[in-house]
Amino acid sequence: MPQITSSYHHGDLHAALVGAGLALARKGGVDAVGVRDVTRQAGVSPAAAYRHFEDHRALVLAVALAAQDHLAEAIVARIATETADAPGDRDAAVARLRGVGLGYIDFALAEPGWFELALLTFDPGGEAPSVMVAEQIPAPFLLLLQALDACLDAGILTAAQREHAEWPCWSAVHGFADIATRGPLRGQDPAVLAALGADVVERIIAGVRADR
Amino acid sequence: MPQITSSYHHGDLHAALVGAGLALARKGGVDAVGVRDVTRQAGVSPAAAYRHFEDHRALVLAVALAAQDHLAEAIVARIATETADAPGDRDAAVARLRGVGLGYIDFALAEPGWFELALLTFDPGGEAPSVMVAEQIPAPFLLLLQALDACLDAGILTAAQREHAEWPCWSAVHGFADIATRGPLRGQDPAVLAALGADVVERIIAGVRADR
DNA sequence: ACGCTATGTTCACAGTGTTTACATCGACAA
DNA sequence: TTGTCGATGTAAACACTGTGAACATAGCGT
Repeated sequence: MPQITSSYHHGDLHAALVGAGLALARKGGVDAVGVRDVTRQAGVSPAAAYRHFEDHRALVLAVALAAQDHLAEAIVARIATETADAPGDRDAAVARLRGVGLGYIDFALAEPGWFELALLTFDPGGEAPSVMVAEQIPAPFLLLLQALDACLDAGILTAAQREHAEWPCWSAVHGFADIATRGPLRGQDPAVLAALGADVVERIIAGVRADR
Repeated sequence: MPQITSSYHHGDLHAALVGAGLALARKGGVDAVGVRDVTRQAGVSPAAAYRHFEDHRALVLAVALAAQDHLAEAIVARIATETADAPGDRDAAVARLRGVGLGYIDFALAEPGWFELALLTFDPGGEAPSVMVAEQIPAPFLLLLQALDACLDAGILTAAQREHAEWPCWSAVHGFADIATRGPLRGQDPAVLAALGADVVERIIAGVRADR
């Protein structure tokens, strides 16, 4: 177990910096996580960050990955409550799909700062995104894919309906989260936002289930 | 007509700065429009910008408004082509709605830099968004509202379906544009993106028209 | 012709990300 | 135990940014 040296050498600065970034991002969003602020919060000199991160971008991205984990947790939590009382396979499948969307929106409304960070995860920033390797598919997106596959298995969706269904689903839910977080709906009554979000989720599910 | 003085006093620096910002934002997005870059491009000293804009934010917002105009133009253009060969009132109404969505996506894919700017328009940045005054409803959003109302009038949508329908529609289209622009779909083949975008539009329209 | 005001310039300041040279700790080997 | 060395943190500097204050110029109205 790493002793707390309390002088010069930090126990695990990498983790400490990510933690500080997470705390700063919670209020203030992505702009609040700067090299100087993070290192200041960790009680360390600015240049120390460069021993653990290539870049400012790299630091932000590490924090973003942590935020993404929290997003995934929020989604699985909401899936659990939605599928709690869903009797049949068919009901459970759509409840699960609904849970993904509502969990995503939940998180965006509850933690807008972290949500903003989590979005950076989907943008490698590099040159060629090309093909997404299975290993690096973001957990939240994976949960959506699995929920849609479950709908296919349960007979909720036909094969034709399942095809590419992840994009309309993700688009609607992510779009609403963005609108409610940074867009014209920002600052509105949380209850109203939750109701509108639920409406969006229901309607996109209906759209995906519609005849083709 | 303002003579080109070519020394010290610029003809219309306000417009020139917005133009320069537009040019810079086209490649480079919102980050490229900084006070120093814009003034440099306009051939003027950095502090000159502060005679015409309160703030860096204010400058960016002015450029964003210009970008938003271009977005609105792209939408009306696409509406025109979609409704060109739509015989009945009912077909014309859904064609118009489809045109709004496709135009939005068109613009995002064709001019990602400007699109990023245009989004800032919907975010006043100030404290209380509260109620949107009719006068300051962004033109693109207004086009959506009008298209939905036309669907109501044409009997495509019931009153219950029309209610709050702007949010699922905007969420889906905006969400897809964001995903295709900054998200995991960025850099993908334009033809594929256009097809996926069209699919998203069709499915959200189906979702809005579904039984309630 | 004389100001007056609008507009643009210069200089300075605080803050940022980042690099370079130096200091210190912890561990491993003779 | 002692010496050395790599890993880790510090200090100082650089280039850059947005922004404000003091100054300069141009053109308009009296």
